[in-house]
Amino acid sequence: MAAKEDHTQCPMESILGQIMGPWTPYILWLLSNENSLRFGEITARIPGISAKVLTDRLRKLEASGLVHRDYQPTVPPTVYYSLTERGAELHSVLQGLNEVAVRWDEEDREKEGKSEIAAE
Amino acid sequence: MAAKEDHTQCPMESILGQIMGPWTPYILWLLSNENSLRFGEITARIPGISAKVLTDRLRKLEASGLVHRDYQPTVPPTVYYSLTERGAELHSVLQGLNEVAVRWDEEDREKEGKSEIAAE
DNA sequence: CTGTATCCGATATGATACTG
DNA sequence: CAGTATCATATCGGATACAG
Repeated sequence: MAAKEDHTQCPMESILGQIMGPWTPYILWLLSNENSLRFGEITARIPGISAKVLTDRLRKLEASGLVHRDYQPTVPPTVYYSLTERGAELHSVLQGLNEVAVRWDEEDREKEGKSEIAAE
Repeated sequence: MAAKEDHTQCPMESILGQIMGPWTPYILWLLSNENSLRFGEITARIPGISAKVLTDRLRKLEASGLVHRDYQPTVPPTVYYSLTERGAELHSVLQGLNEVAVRWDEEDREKEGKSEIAAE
């Protein structure tokens, strides 16, 4: 806790810290496309993630006000997760980031294709 | 290494993974404002960072093609770091992120101010 | 000046098992 | 179904000492 006191001056740091868990962007992406997903559905769409980590990410996103948790005390319990307005705002920004990422990816692919044939 | 193979499907993940070291956004911010900085100057502008971490961040940014390293084999050695074009592109995106962060910050501040007087 | 090498401690992730 | 608890492991960040 005491180690991260200086570089939070930059607002980007704090927000990035909130969305940058290993699968956090991926989760946000899913929720923005599916509108609403249950815990198990998210788990199924993210092969390899453990319940512990997913819960952790979801809790932090909830605490940040990016995700809404709709708990239905039925039997068995049913929980729906969806983006809040803030979560949606973030998504638009992430899309901008996504575009840049894709563009770079294409540029790199060009270079690779021209000078290299078998990379594997 | 083997743990991060699935969620990189999302291009955002890979790019965020490259810029998300503890002080990475801060470093990019500095370089975008100062145009060119030496190793020691960056160290001085980021109190608390260790040479090891700074080197690590710089190396990764360099490997990602976001930062250019200009090494002058003088005595003593002089090294200048500056943003590449990609680094500049990223900065514009980060500014968008920054705006959102600032806006949220203000909104939160409003709420706090209305219901709370002394938080510290 | 600009790093690299090492050791250490904190944190986060993953797997598994168990509960309401 | 939706988590929580616990343990083991891996990685990361921090400090210090040393090198080109």
